[in-house]
Amino acid sequence: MPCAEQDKLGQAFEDAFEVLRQQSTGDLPCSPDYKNYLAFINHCSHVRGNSNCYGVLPTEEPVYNWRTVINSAADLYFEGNTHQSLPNIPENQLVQPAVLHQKGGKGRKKLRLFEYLHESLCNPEMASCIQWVDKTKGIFQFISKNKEKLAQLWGKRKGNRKTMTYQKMARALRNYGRTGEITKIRRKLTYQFSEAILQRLSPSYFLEKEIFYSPYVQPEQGFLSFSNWNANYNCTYADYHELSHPDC
DNA sequence: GCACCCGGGAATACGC
DNA sequence: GGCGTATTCCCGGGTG
Repeated sequence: MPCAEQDKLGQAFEDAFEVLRQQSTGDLPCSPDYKNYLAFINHCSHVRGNSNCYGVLPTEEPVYNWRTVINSAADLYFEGNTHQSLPNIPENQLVQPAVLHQKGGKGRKKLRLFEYLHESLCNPEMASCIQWVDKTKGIFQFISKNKEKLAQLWGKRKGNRKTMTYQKMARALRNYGRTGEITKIRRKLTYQFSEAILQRLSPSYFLEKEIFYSPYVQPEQGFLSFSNWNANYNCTYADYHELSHPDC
Protein backbone atom coordinates (compact mmCIF):
# COMPACT_ATOMS: atom_id res chain seq x y z
CA MET A 1 0.00 0.00 0.00
CA PRO A 2 1.49 3.38 -0.93
CA CYS A 3 2.67 5.53 1.93
CA ALA A 4 0.12 8.29 1.46
CA GLU A 5 -2.72 5.82 1.55
CA GLN A 6 -1.32 4.13 4.60
CA ASP A 7 -1.16 7.50 6.23
CA LYS A 8 -4.80 8.18 5.49
CA LEU A 9 -5.94 4.83 6.77
CA GLY A 10 -3.55 5.12 9.67
CA GLN A 11 -5.08 8.41 10.69
CA ALA A 12 -8.53 6.89 10.58
CA PHE A 13 -7.32 4.18 12.89
CA GLU A 14 -5.76 6.71 15.18
CA ASP A 15 -9.15 8.32 15.42
CA ALA A 16 -10.62 4.91 16.15
CA PHE A 17 -8.05 4.55 18.89
CA GLU A 18 -9.19 7.77 20.39
CA VAL A 19 -12.75 6.50 20.50
CA LEU A 20 -11.54 3.31 22.11
CA ARG A 21 -9.66 5.32 24.68
CA GLN A 22 -12.74 7.40 25.45
CA GLN A 23 -14.86 4.27 25.70
CA SER A 24 -12.39 2.66 28.03
CA THR A 25 -12.35 5.72 30.24
CA GLY A 26 -16.12 5.93 30.23
CA ASP A 27 -16.24 9.19 28.29
CA LEU A 28 -18.21 7.42 25.60
CA PRO A 29 -20.66 4.51 25.81
CA CYS A 30 -19.05 1.14 25.24
CA SER A 31 -20.39 -1.14 22.52
CA PRO A 32 -20.49 -4.93 22.94
CA ASP A 33 -18.24 -5.43 19.95
CA TYR A 34 -15.61 -3.28 21.53
CA LYS A 35 -13.19 -6.20 21.53
CA ASN A 36 -13.72 -6.73 17.84
CA TYR A 37 -12.47 -3.31 17.03
CA LEU A 38 -9.70 -3.50 19.51
CA ALA A 39 -8.51 -6.76 17.97
CA PHE A 40 -8.81 -5.34 14.52
CA ILE A 41 -6.87 -2.22 15.32
CA ASN A 42 -4.24 -4.19 17.16
CA HIS A 43 -3.91 -6.48 14.20
CA CYS A 44 -3.58 -3.55 11.85
CA SER A 45 -0.92 -1.86 13.90
CA HIS A 46 1.25 -1.67 10.81
CA VAL A 47 -0.93 1.08 9.43
CA ARG A 48 -0.78 3.17 12.56
CA GLY A 49 1.78 5.69 13.46
CA ASN A 50 2.41 8.30 10.86
CA SER A 51 0.14 11.19 11.55
CA ASN A 52 1.83 13.75 9.39
CA CYS A 53 -0.83 13.54 6.75
CA TYR A 54 -4.19 14.28 8.31
CA GLY A 55 -7.56 13.46 6.89
CA VAL A 56 -10.66 14.68 8.61
CA LEU A 57 -13.29 12.18 9.50
CA PRO A 58 -16.75 12.95 8.24
CA THR A 59 -18.73 14.33 11.14
CA GLU A 60 -22.29 14.01 9.94
CA GLU A 61 -22.78 11.60 12.84
CA PRO A 62 -21.21 11.56 16.28
CA VAL A 63 -17.89 9.77 16.12
CA TYR A 64 -18.83 7.36 18.86
CA ASN A 65 -20.78 5.39 16.27
CA TRP A 66 -18.45 2.57 15.30
CA ARG A 67 -19.94 2.21 11.89
CA THR A 68 -18.96 5.77 11.25
CA VAL A 69 -15.43 5.16 12.40
CA ILE A 70 -14.88 2.15 10.22
CA ASN A 71 -16.73 3.57 7.25
CA SER A 72 -14.67 6.68 7.62
CA ALA A 73 -11.51 4.63 7.47
CA ALA A 74 -12.76 3.02 4.31
CA ASP A 75 -13.81 6.36 2.89
CA LEU A 76 -10.45 7.86 3.53
CA TYR A 77 -8.75 4.89 2.01
CA PHE A 78 -10.83 5.08 -1.12
CA GLU A 79 -10.48 8.78 -1.63
CA GLY A 80 -8.17 9.99 -4.32
CA ASN A 81 -6.39 7.58 -6.61
CA THR A 82 -6.40 4.52 -4.47
CA HIS A 83 -8.24 2.49 -7.09
CA GLN A 84 -5.05 2.47 -9.09
CA SER A 85 -3.37 0.36 -6.50
CA LEU A 86 -6.08 -2.27 -6.49
CA PRO A 87 -5.91 -5.53 -8.37
CA ASN A 88 -7.41 -5.83 -11.82
CA ILE A 89 -10.99 -6.01 -10.74
CA PRO A 90 -13.77 -4.62 -12.90
CA GLU A 91 -15.11 -1.26 -11.87
CA ASN A 92 -18.54 -2.63 -11.16
CA GLN A 93 -17.09 -5.05 -8.65
CA LEU A 94 -15.14 -2.48 -6.72
CA VAL A 95 -16.17 -1.96 -3.16
CA GLN A 96 -18.05 1.27 -2.81
CA PRO A 97 -17.90 2.52 0.72
CA ALA A 98 -21.33 3.21 2.10
CA VAL A 99 -20.94 6.92 2.42
CA LEU A 100 -19.57 7.32 -1.08
CA HIS A 101 -22.55 5.41 -2.36
CA GLN A 102 -24.96 8.07 -1.26
CA LYS A 103 -26.47 10.62 -3.49
CA GLY A 104 -25.16 13.87 -2.15
CA GLY A 105 -23.50 12.03 0.68
CA LYS A 106 -26.62 12.00 2.80
CA GLY A 107 -27.87 9.12 4.87
CA ARG A 108 -26.63 5.56 4.95
CA LYS A 109 -26.74 2.85 2.37
CA LYS A 110 -29.73 0.60 2.87
CA LEU A 111 -28.78 -2.76 4.22
CA ARG A 112 -29.35 -5.51 1.71
CA LEU A 113 -30.35 -9.05 2.48
CA PHE A 114 -27.15 -10.63 1.27
CA GLU A 115 -25.16 -8.24 3.46
CA TYR A 116 -27.27 -9.19 6.44
CA LEU A 117 -26.79 -12.88 5.73
CA HIS A 118 -23.04 -12.46 5.40
CA GLU A 119 -23.01 -10.49 8.61
CA SER A 120 -24.95 -13.24 10.34
CA LEU A 121 -22.56 -15.86 9.00
CA CYS A 122 -19.75 -13.92 10.63
CA ASN A 123 -21.60 -13.68 13.90
CA PRO A 124 -21.12 -16.75 16.11
CA GLU A 125 -24.29 -15.79 17.96
CA MET A 126 -26.19 -16.66 14.80
CA ALA A 127 -24.50 -20.01 14.23
CA SER A 128 -27.67 -21.77 15.32
CA CYS A 129 -29.53 -20.11 12.47
CA ILE A 130 -27.11 -20.02 9.57
CA GLN A 131 -23.70 -21.55 8.92
CA TRP A 132 -21.01 -21.82 6.31
CA VAL A 133 -20.89 -25.05 4.35
CA ASP A 134 -17.88 -24.07 2.27
CA LYS A 135 -16.68 -20.61 3.17
CA THR A 136 -14.11 -20.41 0.38
CA LYS A 137 -16.85 -21.01 -2.17
CA GLY A 138 -19.34 -18.84 -0.36
CA ILE A 139 -21.74 -21.72 0.23
CA PHE A 140 -23.93 -21.40 3.27
CA GLN A 141 -26.89 -23.16 4.76
CA PHE A 142 -29.82 -22.20 6.93
CA ILE A 143 -30.43 -24.30 10.00
CA SER A 144 -33.90 -25.74 9.65
CA LYS A 145 -34.74 -25.43 13.31
CA ASN A 146 -33.92 -21.73 13.58
CA LYS A 147 -34.27 -20.36 10.07
CA GLU A 148 -37.51 -18.66 11.01
CA LYS A 149 -35.73 -16.86 13.83
CA LEU A 150 -33.17 -15.50 11.41
CA ALA A 151 -35.95 -14.37 9.10
CA GLN A 152 -37.71 -12.65 11.99
CA LEU A 153 -34.53 -10.80 12.87
CA TRP A 154 -34.18 -9.70 9.27
CA GLY A 155 -37.72 -8.44 9.17
CA LYS A 156 -37.28 -6.66 12.45
CA ARG A 157 -34.04 -5.11 11.27
CA LYS A 158 -35.79 -3.78 8.21
CA GLY A 159 -38.75 -2.59 10.22
CA ASN A 160 -41.24 -4.54 8.18
CA ARG A 161 -44.91 -4.21 8.93
CA LYS A 162 -45.49 -7.93 9.13
CA THR A 163 -43.38 -10.75 10.50
CA MET A 164 -40.76 -11.95 8.06
CA THR A 165 -40.80 -15.67 7.39
CA TYR A 166 -38.25 -17.97 5.86
CA GLN A 167 -40.54 -18.47 2.91
CA LYS A 168 -40.63 -14.75 2.18
CA MET A 169 -36.92 -14.37 2.79
CA ALA A 170 -36.26 -17.26 0.44
CA ARG A 171 -38.36 -15.50 -2.17
CA ALA A 172 -36.03 -12.52 -1.91
CA LEU A 173 -33.07 -14.88 -2.18
CA ARG A 174 -34.49 -16.34 -5.37
CA ASN A 175 -34.60 -12.86 -6.82
CA TYR A 176 -30.84 -12.72 -6.27
CA GLY A 177 -30.65 -15.68 -8.62
CA ARG A 178 -31.62 -13.44 -11.51
CA THR A 179 -28.72 -11.10 -10.86
CA GLY A 180 -26.42 -13.95 -9.89
CA GLU A 181 -25.59 -12.40 -6.52
CA ILE A 182 -26.77 -15.53 -4.71
CA THR A 183 -27.63 -18.82 -6.32
CA LYS A 184 -29.52 -21.79 -4.98
CA ILE A 185 -27.55 -24.96 -4.44
CA ARG A 186 -29.24 -28.26 -5.10
CA ARG A 187 -29.23 -29.02 -1.46
CA LYS A 188 -31.74 -28.35 1.24
CA LEU A 189 -31.68 -24.77 2.58
CA THR A 190 -28.34 -24.14 0.89
CA TYR A 191 -27.29 -21.12 -1.13
CA GLN A 192 -24.08 -19.69 -2.53
CA PHE A 193 -22.72 -16.16 -2.77
CA SER A 194 -21.29 -15.16 -6.11
CA GLU A 195 -17.58 -14.45 -6.35
CA ALA A 196 -18.25 -10.78 -6.87
CA ILE A 197 -20.34 -10.59 -3.72
CA LEU A 198 -17.72 -12.49 -1.75
CA GLN A 199 -15.09 -10.02 -2.92
CA ARG A 200 -17.28 -7.09 -2.02
CA LEU A 201 -17.87 -8.46 1.46
CA SER A 202 -14.27 -9.45 2.06
CA PRO A 203 -12.12 -7.24 4.29
CA SER A 204 -9.00 -8.53 2.58
CA TYR A 205 -10.14 -6.47 -0.35
CA PHE A 206 -9.50 -3.36 1.71
CA LEU A 207 -6.21 -4.45 3.13
CA GLU A 208 -4.64 -6.06 0.09
CA LYS A 209 -5.70 -9.60 0.86
CA GLU A 210 -4.75 -9.29 4.48
CA ILE A 211 -7.23 -11.11 6.63
CA PHE A 212 -7.99 -10.24 10.20
CA TYR A 213 -9.60 -12.50 12.70
CA SER A 214 -11.98 -11.63 15.42
CA PRO A 215 -11.85 -13.15 18.87
CA TYR A 216 -15.56 -13.81 18.42
CA VAL A 217 -15.12 -15.75 15.21
CA GLN A 218 -14.06 -19.33 15.15
CA PRO A 219 -11.03 -20.02 12.93
CA GLU A 220 -12.99 -22.21 10.56
CA GLN A 221 -15.62 -19.54 10.32
CA GLY A 222 -13.19 -17.10 8.83
CA PHE A 223 -13.01 -13.36 8.77
CA LEU A 224 -15.48 -10.62 9.33
CA SER A 225 -16.51 -8.23 6.65
CA PHE A 226 -14.73 -4.93 7.01
CA SER A 227 -17.80 -3.01 5.98
CA ASN A 228 -20.34 -5.16 7.76
CA TRP A 229 -18.70 -6.63 10.74
CA ASN A 230 -19.64 -3.69 12.82
CA ALA A 231 -23.06 -3.36 11.31
CA ASN A 232 -25.53 -3.04 14.13
CA TYR A 233 -24.16 -5.70 16.40
CA ASN A 234 -26.04 -3.92 19.13
CA CYS A 235 -29.26 -4.41 17.24
CA THR A 236 -28.52 -8.01 16.30
CA TYR A 237 -27.49 -9.03 19.78
CA ALA A 238 -30.42 -7.29 21.35
CA ASP A 239 -32.92 -8.74 18.90
CA TYR A 240 -31.44 -12.19 19.08
CA HIS A 241 -31.51 -12.08 22.83
CA GLU A 242 -35.07 -10.90 22.76
CA LEU A 243 -36.18 -13.70 20.44
CA SER A 244 -34.15 -16.29 22.30
CA HIS A 245 -35.17 -15.14 25.75
CA PRO A 246 -38.54 -13.44 25.40
CA ASP A 247 -39.05 -13.54 29.14
CA CYS A 248 -35.89 -11.62 29.94
C1' DG B 1 -52.00 -37.51 3.08
C1' DC B 2 -48.88 -34.48 5.27
C1' DA B 3 -45.04 -31.43 6.26
C1' DC B 4 -41.41 -29.21 4.38
C1' DC B 5 -38.92 -27.12 0.82
C1' DC B 6 -38.55 -25.01 -3.71
C1' DG B 7 -39.77 -22.06 -7.75
C1' DG B 8 -41.97 -18.41 -9.74
C1' DG B 9 -45.77 -14.88 -11.12
C1' DA B 10 -47.81 -10.79 -9.76
C1' DA B 11 -49.02 -6.91 -7.00
C1' DT B 12 -47.43 -3.78 -3.75
C1' DA B 13 -44.36 -0.94 -0.71
C1' DC B 14 -40.50 1.80 -0.13
C1' DG B 15 -36.38 4.60 -0.74
C1' DC B 16 -33.52 7.11 -3.84
C1' DG C 1 -42.65 9.41 -11.95
C1' DG C 2 -39.10 5.85 -12.88
C1' DC C 3 -36.25 2.49 -11.11
C1' DG C 4 -34.23 -0.95 -8.11
C1' DT C 5 -35.07 -3.74 -4.36
C1' DA C 6 -37.68 -6.03 -1.06
C1' DT C 7 -42.09 -7.65 0.68
C1' DT C 8 -46.31 -10.06 0.46
C1' DC C 9 -49.49 -13.29 -1.31
C1' DC C 10 -50.46 -17.11 -3.80
C1' DC C 11 -50.15 -21.32 -6.36
C1' DG C 12 -48.16 -25.57 -7.92
C1' DG C 13 -44.54 -29.15 -7.85
C1' DG C 14 -41.09 -32.32 -5.69
C1' DT C 15 -39.60 -35.22 -1.90
C1' DG C 16 -39.35 -38.04 2.25
